[in-house]
Amino acid sequence: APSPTGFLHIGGLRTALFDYLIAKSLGGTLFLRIEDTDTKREVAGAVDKLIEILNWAGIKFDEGPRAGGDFGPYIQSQRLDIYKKYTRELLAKGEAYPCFCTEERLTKMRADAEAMKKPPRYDRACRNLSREEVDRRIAAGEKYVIRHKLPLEGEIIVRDELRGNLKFNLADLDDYVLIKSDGIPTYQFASVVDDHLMETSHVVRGEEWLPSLPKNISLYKSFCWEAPKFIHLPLVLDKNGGKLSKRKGDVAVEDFRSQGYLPEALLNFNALLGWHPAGEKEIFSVDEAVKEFDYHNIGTSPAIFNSEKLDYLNGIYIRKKTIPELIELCRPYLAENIALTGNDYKKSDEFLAKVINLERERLKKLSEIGEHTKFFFADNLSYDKEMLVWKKSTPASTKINLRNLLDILRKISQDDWQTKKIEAIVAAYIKENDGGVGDYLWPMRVALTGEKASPSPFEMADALGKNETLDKIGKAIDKL
RNA sequence: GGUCCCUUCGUCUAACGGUUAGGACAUCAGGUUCUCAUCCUGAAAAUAGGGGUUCGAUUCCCCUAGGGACUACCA
Repeated sequence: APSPTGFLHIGGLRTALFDYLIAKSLGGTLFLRIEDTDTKREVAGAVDKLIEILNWAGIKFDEGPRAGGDFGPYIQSQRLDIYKKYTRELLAKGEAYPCFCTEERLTKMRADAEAMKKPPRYDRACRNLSREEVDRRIAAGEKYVIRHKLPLEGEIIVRDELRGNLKFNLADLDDYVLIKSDGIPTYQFASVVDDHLMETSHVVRGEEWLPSLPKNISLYKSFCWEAPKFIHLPLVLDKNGGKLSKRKGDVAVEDFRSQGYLPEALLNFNALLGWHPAGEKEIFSVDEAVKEFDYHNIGTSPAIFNSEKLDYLNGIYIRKKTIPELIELCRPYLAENIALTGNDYKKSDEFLAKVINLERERLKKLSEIGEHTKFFFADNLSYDKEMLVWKKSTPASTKINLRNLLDILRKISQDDWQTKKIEAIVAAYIKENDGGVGDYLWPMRVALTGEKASPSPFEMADALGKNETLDKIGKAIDKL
């Protein structure tokens, strides 16, 4: 039940994932409900975006605004009549009351309490207004909210399925707001009513909701409804142990997607934050996780979001993809490089397949493919000629070596121009001449890539083709 | 300030009350006919502190410390 604020927070994805794992492992139904009761934060198009990104991630809902279902509407702003009905019921039972206190008064009261180092709480000024006064003030057009009339003392024991029974003192609880002055319910009210009406068996939410559990349970009691089970997921923190916030880095799932993280990696990584399958296997799909998932094994301590491990997992999932899949996945990141060349062959899927095949094992994120493969597309490379010289070698001998290499390569037929064959011929030549392997291969590789790190010279020669290979080695010789 | 939650290598985590406290990421060192990466091998690295209970505590209880959440007419 996310609120549509414009983007999906990575923590929201994790919650959705655990929702999915819990529902599926129990043979249940997973439904999506949009909690858009905060009209001030409403963002146009947010619901569609939310559903789209959830879909991309691979979290499928059995019921929801798009999927349909018997318990709709699944968008809270379309359920206002329902909330009105239940508000009247609560009022009639004496479990709630209208409050006319102004925001100014409440704000001042809080500030005063804070200044005196006392817990800021509502003083329940309107709790015992007479029926006549209430009617008169409403008739006079005064604004009011509806508050939950909580017991003044005693304790309440609530249960979190992960942490067990939790005891709260009712005196510490506020008569919190159920219905705002604009008639729209708060989360606390709408979620309880909807969870009851939608026959929710398990409420899965972040640990930040734990403090409001006694309020929620109290509301179920006021309605005489049976409460669902509650599972509060441990929080995910940033690398400094703070809140994962938009200001401090990427938290939007959209951002992870555009950087080239795969949903498989994101899901696998998030599942490991708080849960672990039996045995030592850490690479698994969501379906595999469902098979042995038991929500009782979810941890309770907060976890730090460690992007290094995410990168590692992403690299693994990238390497699991087929080349045709990767061509489509990488195409957007390759567009800039493709634009560099006038050679039509280099724009073909055949060439892209070669490029991706050679670079895939170096990728942690798909977005890196652009920077890693520029030299495949560039007609002219720019690099310092010093880079051509291997370790203790000299420019003069490097030049000679490259010239000899050029002669050898020129003699290789078009048919034999393949990684393995080029390698065999060059290796034989080097051995014959008693040369140091690095004295030939390093300059050859630099000549073809202009980089200190790249695929092997033979792979590059194969991908580039005979003409371009000879051309680039020639240019390197001219530099020296 | 109050209420509540949490505490095993740097990080994510595993260990019916009995293990040389295991695995993974990261780090470091080797290996894999040039570089980088992949892959393989190895190393270093933890039970927050103090009390109990027990023949025996990472495990159960209490206290302390530390971290976090909540404390809105936001969710």
